[in-house]
Amino acid sequence: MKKVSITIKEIARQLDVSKSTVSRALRDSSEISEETKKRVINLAEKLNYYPNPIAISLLKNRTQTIGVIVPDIANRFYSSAIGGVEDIAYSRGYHTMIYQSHELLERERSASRHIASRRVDGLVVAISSQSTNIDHFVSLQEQGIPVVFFDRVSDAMQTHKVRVDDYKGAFEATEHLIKRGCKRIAHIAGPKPVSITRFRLEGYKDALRKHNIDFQDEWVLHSEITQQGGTERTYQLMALRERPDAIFGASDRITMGIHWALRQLGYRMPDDVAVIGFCDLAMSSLLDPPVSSVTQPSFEMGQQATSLLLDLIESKNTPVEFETRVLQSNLVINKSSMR
Amino acid sequence: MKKVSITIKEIARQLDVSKSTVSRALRDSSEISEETKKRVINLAEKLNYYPNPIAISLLKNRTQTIGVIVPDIANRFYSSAIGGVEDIAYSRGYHTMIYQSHELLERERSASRHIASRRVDGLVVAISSQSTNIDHFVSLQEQGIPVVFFDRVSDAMQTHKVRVDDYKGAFEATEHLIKRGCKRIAHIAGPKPVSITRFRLEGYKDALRKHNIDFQDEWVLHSEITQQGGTERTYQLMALRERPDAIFGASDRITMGIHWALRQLGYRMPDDVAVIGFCDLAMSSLLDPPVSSVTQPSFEMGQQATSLLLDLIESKNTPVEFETRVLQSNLVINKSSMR
DNA sequence: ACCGTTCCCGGAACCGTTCCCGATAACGCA
DNA sequence: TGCGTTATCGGGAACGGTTCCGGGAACGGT
Repeated sequence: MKKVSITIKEIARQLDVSKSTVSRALRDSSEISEETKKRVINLAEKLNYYPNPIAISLLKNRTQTIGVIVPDIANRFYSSAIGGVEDIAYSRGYHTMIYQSHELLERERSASRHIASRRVDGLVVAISSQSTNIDHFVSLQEQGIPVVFFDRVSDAMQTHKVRVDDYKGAFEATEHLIKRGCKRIAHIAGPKPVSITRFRLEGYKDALRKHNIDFQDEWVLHSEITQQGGTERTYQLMALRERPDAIFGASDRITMGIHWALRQLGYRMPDDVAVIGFCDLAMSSLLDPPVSSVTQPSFEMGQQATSLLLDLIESKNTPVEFETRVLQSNLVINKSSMR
Repeated sequence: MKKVSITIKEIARQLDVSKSTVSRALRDSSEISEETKKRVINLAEKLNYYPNPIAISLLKNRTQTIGVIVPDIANRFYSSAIGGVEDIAYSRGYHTMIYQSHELLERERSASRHIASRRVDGLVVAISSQSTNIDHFVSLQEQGIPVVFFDRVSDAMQTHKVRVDDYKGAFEATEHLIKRGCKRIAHIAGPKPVSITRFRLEGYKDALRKHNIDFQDEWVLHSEITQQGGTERTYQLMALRERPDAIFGASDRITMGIHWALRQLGYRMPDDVAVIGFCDLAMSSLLDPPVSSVTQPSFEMGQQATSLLLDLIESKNTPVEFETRVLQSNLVINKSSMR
């Protein structure tokens, strides 16, 4: 039942003009008479003509499409950020192609190759935790495909970046715990190679230092960004001879794991252990007890990154210098840390 | 810094052969001598040549890409289903283009237009709750672009469908509540136009009927698929002169809203009100009390739908008849309904 | 020695669109 | 009348591949 899609040539044939004329008429060129224009446009409408974007892409080497690579779309933070990307892209006439890296370097490379060969116009990306090497992104940039980082950024590449002030968020969260009287504050951090892991760890350490609390090596554990990782590290922490009286989780998944493990082990929050995390708000308020958290403007991050990207795409020359936008996180106090 | 991408013509020039020869050599045609093949392939590798998929698309009218439309990727059920879609698509050499309808007919239409003009090879879709009219999908099918429904299906179109046995899931959930001694069982259903809403409602009604419990009109409320919707409907239910002693929620979002509202209002689960829902497992076990739920094989649904779609795409002739696969849901009992 | 095959390869058309370069006719002006 | 200008359009190349058609050379068989 394949209906042949109708082309500019078909319109030209029916109107007995050349295809150049049709093309020009449809693009409202000044060198076509009003009457011819009208005839062409009318017929095009009648035949339900749509230009073939593939042909245009072949000619112009542009696709009006941007790519997004995130580790995992099931993660609320990223799905919300994608919402922000789509919002801006859609309003500026671009479509969005979404890729998941599943935190794997190989999938990220595969997506990059696809982007390059498909002539996607630009890329917004949160780097996979496994990607210590980002040559594939550099290569895209060298091919004239702009890349903008968000959330997980890298110093190894010169481009626009949008991230949240992780240092400050972690600092405030830790300081909050200290002010509520916690003395032995543990931190379950994310994977080591990720930039935000370092920023958050620094914030945590500096808050301790400011309040003259000794930093203890065994109270900082690294974990995958999964609930299971958070759970296992919590077991590990609570098994210590000197137990922490507070745990600060570096991501929403990890914090869910902490919460689950503590309940499993029979600890009360916040009395036995105070908990705070980088967390998705909608979810954390449903837990019992509701979890205090550092919330991040994920939707806005997607918007800003996309806006920067589209500016890069649409300006012919590379900008004099690249910008790093740092958005503020928000400290939301709930019962889990209120003692 | 735009590096020109290297083409078949460039290879032909450097090797002083025609571009037909290069094309054939790269496709390992039998009518090219082994020696020439080797020369071409070596140079192609050295120059880092990749064929331009856009040119091939223009020629073949195929893109090796499938589209997915879901209401909302932030919804765990759909993001997990997309995982299943990607899994199959990736392994069979296709890429995935993800669209969100945001439950809006207009966005669904826009995505369909994009799919048609971009020559996407096929579509996997969960219909938006607003879409009573699905002509845009019929039109795609008529243009030779196969469409497969999953989760939200429609009788108005003849095609492959993959759904879960909503009737049975709802029946079992309701019967479970009855067996735990609940007498006044309310149901917060999804939007009326959606097919699964009807199936679940029927299952609920039939379970009541089987156990000779009167069906009460005011105990069935329709809601959007949002937490807020669930919350508001719960207020409404608990405000009734004759309060329900159990609530069955039709989706995960709604059930989260129920849970939140009951806690807010000071009711204990399951003692005052038993709760069960169609729910995401990872999340429901974290709530307090953990919520009993009917879980759905979302990943597998994505896989099966995609597998059916790719079969349609790759077989030239339309199949004699279309298939509707009904997957089984799973009843997971937790504390919220154990009384 | 002649003819039919087979092996390799080049030329050109084609996919749908844009755009450069001309070409024609009408028109204005000296 | 002649010439430059303008308005309007057509022809064809180009984008990067695939594929049909055909053609030359080598080769084998009679």
